[in-house]
Amino acid sequence: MKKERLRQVYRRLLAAYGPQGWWPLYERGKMRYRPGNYSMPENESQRFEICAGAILTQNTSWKGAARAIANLRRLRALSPQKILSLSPSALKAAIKPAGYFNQKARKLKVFCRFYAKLKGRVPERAELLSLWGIGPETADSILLYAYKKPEFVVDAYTRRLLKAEGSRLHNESYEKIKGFFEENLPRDFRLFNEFHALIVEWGKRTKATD
DNA sequence: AGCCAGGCTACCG
DNA sequence: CGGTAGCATGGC
Repeated sequence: MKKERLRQVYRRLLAAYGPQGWWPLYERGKMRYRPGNYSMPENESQRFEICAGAILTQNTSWKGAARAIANLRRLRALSPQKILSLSPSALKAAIKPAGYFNQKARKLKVFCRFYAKLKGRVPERAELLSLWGIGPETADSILLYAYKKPEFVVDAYTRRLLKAEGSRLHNESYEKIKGFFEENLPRDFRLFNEFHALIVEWGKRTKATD
């Protein structure tokens, strides 16, 4: 696929669905989207919530991850220190709706220990990838949506979209697909934010035909 | 009643 | 390296 074609796909999705307002943050009992506003996160609390959400939504519908976040907020546990202070069973119970609760409870605590040690510093991609439970998509989601870094996020929907567009790239490695998007788009976190969110919206509306 | 959802690790050849 | 079983709940 060529550069101009890729940009066409972006414009087409944006025209079809409009700005998506990612990353949704929990507010007054529900997830709030902010279409066209790329200023989030505006504080550490929101930043951490995005990181936790990125882990909780791994191979799970956002609905389940959102419920898990709501449970954590109800426990006043949506911070690294509070999550670390929860017993394993209490944490697992809270995040149960997100599935894989044994693994995700462990992943969250590993990430919380790391996050606390950052003390506000922006993590390197390689550091995130070295953590147990953080793979390439989660690392890029955290950097893009929590830190506004121009790292393109590749997921199963991205591969499906490439396939639907007739691109042979869909079988390639994560890094190769990521590189293709990053080399053919302006390196702007707002564009990467919107494009990935639009791809997910497209994926949700388009049944897999593999 | 299966199949799928905004993946990752462990382990295999 | 690439390929795949296991992880788990909830919605349709």
